[in-house]
Amino acid sequence: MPHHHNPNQNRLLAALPPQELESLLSHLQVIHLKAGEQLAEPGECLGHVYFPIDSAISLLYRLESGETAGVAVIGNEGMFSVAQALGGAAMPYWATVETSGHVFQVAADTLDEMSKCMSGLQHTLLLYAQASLTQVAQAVVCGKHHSLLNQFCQHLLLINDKSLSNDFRLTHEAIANMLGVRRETITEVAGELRDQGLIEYSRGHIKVLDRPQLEKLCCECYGVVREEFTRLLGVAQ
Amino acid sequence: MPHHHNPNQNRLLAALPPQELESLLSHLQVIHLKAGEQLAEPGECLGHVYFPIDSAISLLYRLESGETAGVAVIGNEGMFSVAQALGGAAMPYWATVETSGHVFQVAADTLDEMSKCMSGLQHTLLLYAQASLTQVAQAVVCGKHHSLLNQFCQHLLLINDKSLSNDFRLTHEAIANMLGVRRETITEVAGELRDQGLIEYSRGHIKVLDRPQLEKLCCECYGVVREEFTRLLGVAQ
DNA sequence: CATAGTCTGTACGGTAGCACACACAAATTG
DNA sequence: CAATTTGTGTGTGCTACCGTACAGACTATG
Repeated sequence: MPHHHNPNQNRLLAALPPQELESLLSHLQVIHLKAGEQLAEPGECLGHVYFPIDSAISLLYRLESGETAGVAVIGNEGMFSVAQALGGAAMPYWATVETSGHVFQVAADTLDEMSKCMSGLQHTLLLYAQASLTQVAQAVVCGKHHSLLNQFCQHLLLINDKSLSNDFRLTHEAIANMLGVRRETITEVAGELRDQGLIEYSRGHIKVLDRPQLEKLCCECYGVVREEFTRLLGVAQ
Repeated sequence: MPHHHNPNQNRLLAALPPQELESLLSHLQVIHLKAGEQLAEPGECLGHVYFPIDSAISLLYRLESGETAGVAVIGNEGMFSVAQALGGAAMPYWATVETSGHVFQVAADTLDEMSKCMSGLQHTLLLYAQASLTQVAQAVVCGKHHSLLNQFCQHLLLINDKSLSNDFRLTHEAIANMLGVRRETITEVAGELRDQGLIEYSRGHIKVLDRPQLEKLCCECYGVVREEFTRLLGVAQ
């Protein structure tokens, strides 16, 4: 593992008791994920588990009609897939790499075995599962009641957080899929933010210019989920 | 425990290995919950855990603005609260009794201790957590894309299932809160179904007349969630 | 350098659910 | 049995987002 990638860069790994992290270390491997890469499809059982460092993994539900909606975006605060910690293996949605970056990879079997004998690891993963549940529940209300502008800002903040950069590759189309709306509708709200000088973008590339203002335009949901992660998993570094 | 309430009436309890269920038995108590009763508010740590028999418990998220949306309806296929199995105790939403009925009650501490030494119990509860995650994720897409008529039918089916009756007490208002829409909008779709002879209702009382037809008008979500419960927890009795 | 593919901009009618307003009837309460 | 509360019915204009259609601009590829 290259020295410039410290396990503490992932919040779940950072939350582990020192000796448990130590034993896990030799099984971790840093790999790079490319944007657009598909990590899992519905019902697929995965051989590996990923702990993101500076990449964002998005979970996307696709209806029979083809309509979609994002379930969650996972970054360095979490892992994929949480199903591994719950015993059910597969999950019924698509997982794709939203913005490229690095992750710690570990074999699913290894994690399973280790969490059987490491109470700290198991406890942490379950707390993460609960945080995920809150995250998804919040997505229900948010998608139902908050304006697209609110949701768009929130999504930008999320990607901003997880990519560890103000400047990321992301198309209107990809955002539209996650927010469950048409691409054109995204173009519209994105234009608003650009006119106000909060972001700039072109052809699959977005740059955050005024994050504080984005936070003001964002709904409560961003903060609520963040707080719940803090409550359950402690403060981020 | 009255003899007419068998633990097998709750699907999670029924899934336990015989000897584990046996040890749990003496700690179970059957109680009756009245519709409208509040079981938990956001952030509250509960002293008890409930395994419904013929009651429906609804989880409701309330935004700062007062708008609401249902996160899940829990019946004899599940438990409340799943947070107890994940270690984080509190959850950020309201839990109320949607339709009255019975539940098996057990002290939270007792369940915690027992699940530490009973692998079957713990495994079952975690699989239920995963199923819940799917349930909530489905609610995201469903609320986003499916017509209110679809969602209304689904809700009726769910309550129908969990109350073990075709004839339950439920107001338009309560349904509106769960589906995150106005009461008037519910009145409208309910009227449609009544005109078609699928249901009848008056003043907080709904009767399902033609369930097969309701299933046709319902979206795929009902079946998807049901299948996932079956995959993870086996077939229902 | 030409061509095809990707990404964004714009426009227009359509509609589901909204906010607000109010009428009415059944059930509960004093 | 009067009075209040609770639950349902109905209407009117409004708005955010949809479906569809198409045009222009940048970029990758042969």
